[in-house]
Amino acid sequence: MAQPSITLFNTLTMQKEPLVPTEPGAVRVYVCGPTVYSYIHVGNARTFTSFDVVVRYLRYQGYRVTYVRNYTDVDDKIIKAAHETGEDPVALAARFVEIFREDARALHMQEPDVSPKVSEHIPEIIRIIEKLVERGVAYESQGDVYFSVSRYPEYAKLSKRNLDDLRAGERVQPGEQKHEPLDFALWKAAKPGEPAWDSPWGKGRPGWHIECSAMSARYLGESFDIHGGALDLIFPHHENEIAQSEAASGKRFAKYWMHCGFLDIEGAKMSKSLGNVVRLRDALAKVDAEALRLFFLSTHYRHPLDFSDKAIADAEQRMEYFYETLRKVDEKVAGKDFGKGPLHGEPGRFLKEFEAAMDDDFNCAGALGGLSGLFGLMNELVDKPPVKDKALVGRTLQALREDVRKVSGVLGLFEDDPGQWLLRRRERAVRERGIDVAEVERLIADRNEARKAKNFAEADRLRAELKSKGVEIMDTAGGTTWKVAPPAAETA
RNA sequence: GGCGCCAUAGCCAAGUGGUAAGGCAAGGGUCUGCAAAACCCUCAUUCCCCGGUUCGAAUCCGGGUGGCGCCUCCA
Repeated sequence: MAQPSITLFNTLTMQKEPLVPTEPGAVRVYVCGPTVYSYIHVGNARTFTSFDVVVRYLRYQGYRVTYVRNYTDVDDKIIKAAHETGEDPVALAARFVEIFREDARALHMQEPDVSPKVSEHIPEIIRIIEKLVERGVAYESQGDVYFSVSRYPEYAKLSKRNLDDLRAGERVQPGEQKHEPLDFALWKAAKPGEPAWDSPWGKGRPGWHIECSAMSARYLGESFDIHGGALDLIFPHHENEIAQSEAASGKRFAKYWMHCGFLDIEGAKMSKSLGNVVRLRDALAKVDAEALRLFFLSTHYRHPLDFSDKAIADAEQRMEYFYETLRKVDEKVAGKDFGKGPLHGEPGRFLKEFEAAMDDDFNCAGALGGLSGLFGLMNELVDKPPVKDKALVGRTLQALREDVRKVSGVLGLFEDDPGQWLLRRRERAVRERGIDVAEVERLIADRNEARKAKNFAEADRLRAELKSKGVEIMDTAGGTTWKVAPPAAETA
């Protein structure tokens, strides 16, 4: 197999590098999953969608991928949330794991190969902490165990921080027994009412970062290929993972570090204090899942992205164009046999362009740009073929449609049946706008009567009446169809 | 203060040394009884500003200006 030439930007080196997996033909990927204390928001969704596509593309290029994305189900935030609701922390976490699964499925994300939970890997975590203590890079202090940053000379190589500066800004939390302010907890002594496990240091629970070191080692080995997360995890989370893992194993931890940019909301940083956090489920109640994916993928994954009503509406409109095109293509060529023979033009070039863009640090935005040509050609071949040979046109459309399916499998777009998608979208719009379908159909029937009688004044009046209700009608060869006009078309 | 990112048309956005993808919006056209959809055409001599390197820079270097992120939990 010719090895594909994927390059990716590595946060560790701050450069694009060719992907050279440790084991030829196989890529091992670890992505920091959600801390399950609440519903995920659209920012989380963007990150996970980005890596969903990374993994899909690696597989598309023939790599055997092992994709691990954890659930952090033991954590301060969970304990706090459980305290507020009076729920048991373990039960609350389990509940949000299920909610996350539903959300991920709703956004058409593929399941990782392994989705380990912290609570089920305490022995592995204890073992790695023991190893760090044995090696003298971690120490116990009144039931807590801390990692000694000064014992790991390469600390801060990922975030490129200066240790003295970090020390200047660091504060020891009350109750912590660190030797040095930068040291961080591997194990926390149990406090009353917290989930706790037995350990060589007494009852307690893991610190925040160690779970990723333990679980990635368990499922991917001590050295693996790609480790991902959002930008804010670079420091301290990923930095600490590197320190723990490399100090414990003596081997290089992850080879490539990929970090996803932030999602803003209407130009502002999403934050609880601003009160502008948008839950994924709330977004999905308003916008089609694939339209949301399209929106995420239309900007490079490392760049900031602004979530806004306009951007979402644009994405949804674009999805409608894509699906409308696919519907027409399927109507014309699905399941038909046009025999063997040449194709019109050079249809294969679109897939090549797509791959070239994706090879370049998973440039989905660039890849999407190339799709315009593909869809434009399909529309042209359906509506006004430049050549008379129907078999030639049919074959070409089928080839193009096949390429769309390939792209589909990578981006997680156009996975629905076009007719179904369009119908669902219309039904949602009908609900949102309170449109009376029976009345719409009656008016259309009346209009067609008028048209048959050549009473075009009346026909136009009925068209205008429908339009005023937010309904646009289309006279096609197969009869009159209708759709709900986008809200933007109305005068506000 | 430290580390880092970004700045491309009215808007969104790709492009990181070879002479500006794509989308939306806008204008014109084909089609249509009229429309819608679709397709075609037009729409940045120019990529925040000033220097420099180069035969050649939106792309590299230096200096500005303006946004933003991380440095505490954060996807």
